[in-house]
Amino acid sequence: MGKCEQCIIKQFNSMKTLSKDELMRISECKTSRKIKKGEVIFEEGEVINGVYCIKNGICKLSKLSENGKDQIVKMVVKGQLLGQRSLITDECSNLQAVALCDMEVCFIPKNEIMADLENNLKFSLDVLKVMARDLRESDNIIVNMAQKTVRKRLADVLIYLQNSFGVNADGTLSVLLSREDYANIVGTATESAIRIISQFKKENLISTKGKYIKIEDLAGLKRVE
Amino acid sequence: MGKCEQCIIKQFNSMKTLSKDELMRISECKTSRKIKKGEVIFEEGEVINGVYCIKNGICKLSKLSENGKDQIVKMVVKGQLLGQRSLITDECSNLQAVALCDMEVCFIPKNEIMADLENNLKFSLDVLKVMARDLRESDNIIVNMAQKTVRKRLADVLIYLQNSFGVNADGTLSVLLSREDYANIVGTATESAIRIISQFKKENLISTKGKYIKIEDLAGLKRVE
DNA sequence: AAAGAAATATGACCAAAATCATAAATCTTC
DNA sequence: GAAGATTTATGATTTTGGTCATATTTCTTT
Repeated sequence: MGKCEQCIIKQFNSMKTLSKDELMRISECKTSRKIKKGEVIFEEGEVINGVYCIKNGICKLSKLSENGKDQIVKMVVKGQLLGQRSLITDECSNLQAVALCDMEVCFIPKNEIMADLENNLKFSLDVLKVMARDLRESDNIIVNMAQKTVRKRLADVLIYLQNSFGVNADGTLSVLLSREDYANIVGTATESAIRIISQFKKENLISTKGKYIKIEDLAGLKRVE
Repeated sequence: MGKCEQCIIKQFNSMKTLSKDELMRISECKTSRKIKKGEVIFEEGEVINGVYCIKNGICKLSKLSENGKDQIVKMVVKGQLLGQRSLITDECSNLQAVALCDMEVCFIPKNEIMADLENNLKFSLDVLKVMARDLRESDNIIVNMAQKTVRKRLADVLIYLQNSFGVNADGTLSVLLSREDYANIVGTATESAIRIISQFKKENLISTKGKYIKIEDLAGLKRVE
């Protein structure tokens, strides 16, 4: 099992602010875990006794609504931490986390990470910064949900996925989502998401190979109202 | 002008974790300000060089959407701090703040509050906790926006206002909002908000006296789908 | 108190999106 | 590789909510 103090992943999250000693201590008690695509990392309402540091892969965070639909609130990717929010407020998880592809994560027990939070000011300030940025992002999503059409939101999601998570060798989006996932990000019925994706295809804004989607006309997608 | 170290308001926000010395230092450089109902406290995109501590009153935080509508994202009330998020990420404000009634606020310059954040671990941890709770709340709003009908969201808002901000002597909601404000919280057209409020009245779920709204049948409002 | 402005209310109509139904394609599993 | 399950696709219909138009009421200002 790798050592935290030598792990490059920490560069991408708040753990970069920890000292070598702190990292060595964490390294001693962390556990590595492989997660298969589709596997639940934690459930909504579950007590998460620590945080996950994502070494590889990507997962979705979602919440079940009263109408039985799962709303995807955020995607968390390689390099980021998962579960800090619940840790900080000392509550059970508000969201469910599901792997969107095979993943490798390290689990750091609550006590260890809390010790650093409560002793290392640099660390807690960095976590605070990440959380403040997440909050701005969430506020922006609220505005989009409330004020934009489904068509516009779906166009935005495609652009976001390309910008944030990149493309494969053939230009298709590297994050592979089902049509239902798209619907659950945008907050619409699966049929509506499928329909709009079909429209985008007819308008030559995108092309599809099975589940894979490739943006063909980024400027055009941006122009969608 | 009052002294921070003697001010009772600090009990309700992260400033309760500051020492007497820290409070005295802040007290020296803070400025008090009265704000009239409807007045803009800060604009979206404005550089806010500090935080506001709300001594009295309530304000709305909103963001202008591309379609020209203002989406209300959050209400901030007496006892809470305003503007920490932008301070922490060192960005201009993402939201506009407008007073919903006459207010009294204290403005604490950025340098002062940052000094405490960077020196007092208790303080930064408390700010972190507040931010984590705000983030959970924002995630929940996203789910509601995406999955619930306008009617249901409006019912929820009325219940939320009663629970969070209380009622006047006659039982009307103490926060006085225009129909447009209701529309901008729920994310709908003003006419739609007015229409649904009229329906609620016909169904005896609420009663109105001019702008004032009184919940008559809380259980019934909760049952709205 | 009257005039004008702004907010609230309501009707008519239209557009967006949900639901229901069914077909076609793709993926699993034996 | 066939059978069944799941996912994607598309049509028909209904519902929700937005837009435009126009009263009516309430609030300001003189």
